[in-house]
This record gives sequence, C-alpha cells and structure tokens, in this order.
Amino acid sequence: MKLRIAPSPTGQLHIGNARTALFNWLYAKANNGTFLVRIDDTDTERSTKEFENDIISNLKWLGLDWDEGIEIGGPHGDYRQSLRFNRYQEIAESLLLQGKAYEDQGAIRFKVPNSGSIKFNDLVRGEMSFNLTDVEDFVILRSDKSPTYHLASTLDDVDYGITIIARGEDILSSTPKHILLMQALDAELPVFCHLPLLFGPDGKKLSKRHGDTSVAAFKEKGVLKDAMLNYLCLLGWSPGNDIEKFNLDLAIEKFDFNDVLPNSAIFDDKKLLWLNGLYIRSQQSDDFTKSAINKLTQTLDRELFDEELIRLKIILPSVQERIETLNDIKDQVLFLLDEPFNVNNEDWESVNSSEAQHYLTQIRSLFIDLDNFTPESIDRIMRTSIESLGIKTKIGFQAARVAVTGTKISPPLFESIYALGKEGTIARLAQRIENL
RNA sequence: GGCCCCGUCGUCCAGAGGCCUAGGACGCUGGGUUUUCAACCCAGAAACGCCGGUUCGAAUCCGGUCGGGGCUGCCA
Repeated sequence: MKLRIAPSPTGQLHIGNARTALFNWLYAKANNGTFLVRIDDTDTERSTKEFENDIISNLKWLGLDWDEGIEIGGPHGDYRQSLRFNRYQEIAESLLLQGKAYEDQGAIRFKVPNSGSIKFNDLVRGEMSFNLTDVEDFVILRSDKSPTYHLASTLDDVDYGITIIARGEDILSSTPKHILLMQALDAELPVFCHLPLLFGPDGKKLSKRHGDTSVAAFKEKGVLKDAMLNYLCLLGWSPGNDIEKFNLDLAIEKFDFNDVLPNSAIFDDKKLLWLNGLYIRSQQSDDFTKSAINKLTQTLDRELFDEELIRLKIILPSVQERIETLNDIKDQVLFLLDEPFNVNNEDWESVNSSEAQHYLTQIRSLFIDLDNFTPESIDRIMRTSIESLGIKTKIGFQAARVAVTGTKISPPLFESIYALGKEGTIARLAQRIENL
C-alpha cells in the first residue's frame, strides 16, 4: 500500500494541504503503508523554491514524515516533476504515435472516447460515474513541451506505484481523465479517495483572501503542532465517543478514509485556539518554559539575560495557565523583562485613590524592612496592611498590581511581585506614590 | 449554462429505521469561585433546509425541490 501527497509549490503549505497530508499519513501509518511526498511543479510560472521550502519545512514541523520522496529520495530519483519533463514528453509522444492523442496547435491533447462512462469507487463518496460525453479532450503536453498536471500527476502515480490516491475534492471531476490516462498506459488503477474541501467562514474554498491560512502563520502565532494536528483531525473526521482531545496514536488506531465525512468543513480558528490552550496547559512545565523562552527570544530578537530568566522561571507556571497561544506570553511577562517599563495611564487613574496611596506607602516601607522576600511574606504583609488600613482588598491589590506590573491584568499578584524582586518592587511602588 | 459533490445547533463532530422531547465540543449568554485576567464548576439559548413517498415507526431509506460548493484552463 502506497499513498502520496503532491503539493504544488505555488503557495505556502496551507491547512487544507496539511489536512490532506495528515489523513494520508495516518492511513499509511495505520496500515503499514508507504507515504510518499513529491513536488508537483509543472507550473514553472508560479512555482518557487521558497514555497517548496515552506511546504517541506512545515510538513516536517508537523511531524508528518515520509518514507520516500523529495529530499530523502528513493527508487525513483528526485520526486520533483520539473526534473522529469523528458519522461512526460516521451509518454506524450508514445500516446501520439498510438493514436491515443493528437496534436492541436502545438500542444498534445488526449483523445477522450465520445461514448461510454467511467466508474470508480471513491473511498469517501462511494460509487462515482461520469459520462465521457462530458469529458473534453484535454491537453497533456503544452505547446512549450511542458506537461500539464493531468499527465505529470497521473504518470508519477503510475511510475511510483501509488495504490491509494487521496486528494482534495476539487480534483474529483478530473479523475475520469486520470483514469483514462492510466488505462491508456495499461496501468493498474489505484483506489481513489476525494477528501472534502476546507472552507473559509464565507463558505468558499479556503484561500489567501481568508487571511492567514498557512501552517506557517499558525506556527508564528504560537500554535503548537500537536494542537494543530489534533484540530485538523477533527475537520471531517472524529475518533468516536465524542473525544475531542487526542494524540496521533489514537488517531492512527482509529483512522479510516471510509469514516471521513463527505461534506466540506469550515475552518474556524476559535476551536483551534481553545485546543491550543489545552495543549499548552498540559505541557510539562520544563517544556513550556523552554518553548516560552524560545518564543520570547524570537519576538524580542535578542538573548535573555540571566536575571530575566530567573524572574521568568518564577512566573511562567502561572502564565502557562492563562494563555491560548505562545504569543500571549509576552504581554504577561513584559513587566519582568529589561525593557522600558510603562504604566498604563488609564488603568492607573482608575485604581489611584488616597486609600490606595496609603496602602502603597505602607507596603513599600514594610517591604524595605523585609529581609526574606518570599511569596509567603509578601502575601502576609499585603494582607495585614489591608486589614490595618481597613480598606477593601480590591482597592489595595489592584493599585499594587498596576504599580508593579503596569496594567490591571497580570499574572497572580504575589508571584508577580516575588518574581520582580524586592528592589524592583520598591522602586516601582515609589514611582506611584505621590509626594514622595 | 453544463457536469459533479454536499446539506444535523453560528462552527466542528456524534447519530448508519425505534435507545432522539437529537448527544458532545468550540463560541455565545447567565451564575458560582476569585485581588485582576485566565483556569475551573453549574445553568441556558441554539440544528435534523423544504415537500412528498416507503414504513406500525425516518435525522437516518427513496424521489423531487431549494440552498451551498467544486470543476468547466496549454492552473493544480
């Protein structure tokens, strides 16, 4: 059993391609089959090396490794169609010689019988039947001698021994052409499977105008690959029992093309983000710390200092509980980094009051005299001060929060103060205390 | 226009004739918890496109209709 995906490097790897790749990969894994990746770059106008690199690197990022194909090679050369033009030309010539194709203004067209029908059993849709009267003679070799998709793709599938072709539904109506071509080549027919398309929120085939639909964009946004994979599985398929969060092992165990829904799904990143939150929260603390630091280094475009790392390690476990993507980390921890510290004016105005002033003044002087600056002692001082001043907890705590973190929204207060450290905390409190 | 595919809450998925006054999840609304934001817990609104037929009985089968989508390129 051999499956394949054949992306065209005319755009980045988008989530539709990724899902097709994933389903093929799952099926190959589940059945001990071979998964092949080749590059369909017959459209020399639009294909670029950059897109090819994007596709390959993002497939790798997702962990959808292949057994044969581009980069890793195999018994059939480079797995890039642009390097096989001779082969396509040779076959086109031979079809021409056999009278199965004819020349038309410099191009070669495949001659489609004008009666009869093509039937095949689609793994997702069941019995399919097309009347040949509805299939036009199609170009297989352009006038510049480059092959069209139909010829190149079909011939590759035959040459590489593909036994299951699972691809997007947009190719469904081209399948009769491919079957005709395979018959003309005396090839054994593979099993076909046309996966439903992914739509944007407007119900149209997912494309660039729906915003960032590339895998790379979600990776940039701080989406974890496991969350991405999990979400992609859920589009058109489910492992049953209303299970929503599951790993690839379970998916491999349960996956079957027969269970894929025939109707298209709308891609909605809300659920992806929710799942991503679940995955972030279920990460091992050490792993999360590592990915958080990586992300921050990348976002800040500089290495983090040791002092910053110490502060981060204190607060990160709390941050892990309250974010949806890795990109949310920065806002939560910015007050702990050696970056310009700004207090949000609006927030400060809304929490500042004479009571708040008294409170900040008192805890500041108590902090100054505090020898062991620990979460426990900070907690004790801040609570007892609230009581002794007879003010509302919220008034004191929120004022302290804005003073120390710069905004009304932050990780837990005592931890934030502890992470910032005694000196920093005292200094920031002082900045907020009037008439000092 | 022609050919083809599809049609369960806003969205994703469950449902393969009675277990369905249709279940789960995201999102949404309300409440609880709480020093903020989250997380978490509870509750709620929310769907079988429509019309016929088959059947004792249909979300499930059939036909039609309407609606959405894909293809219709010397793009893939």
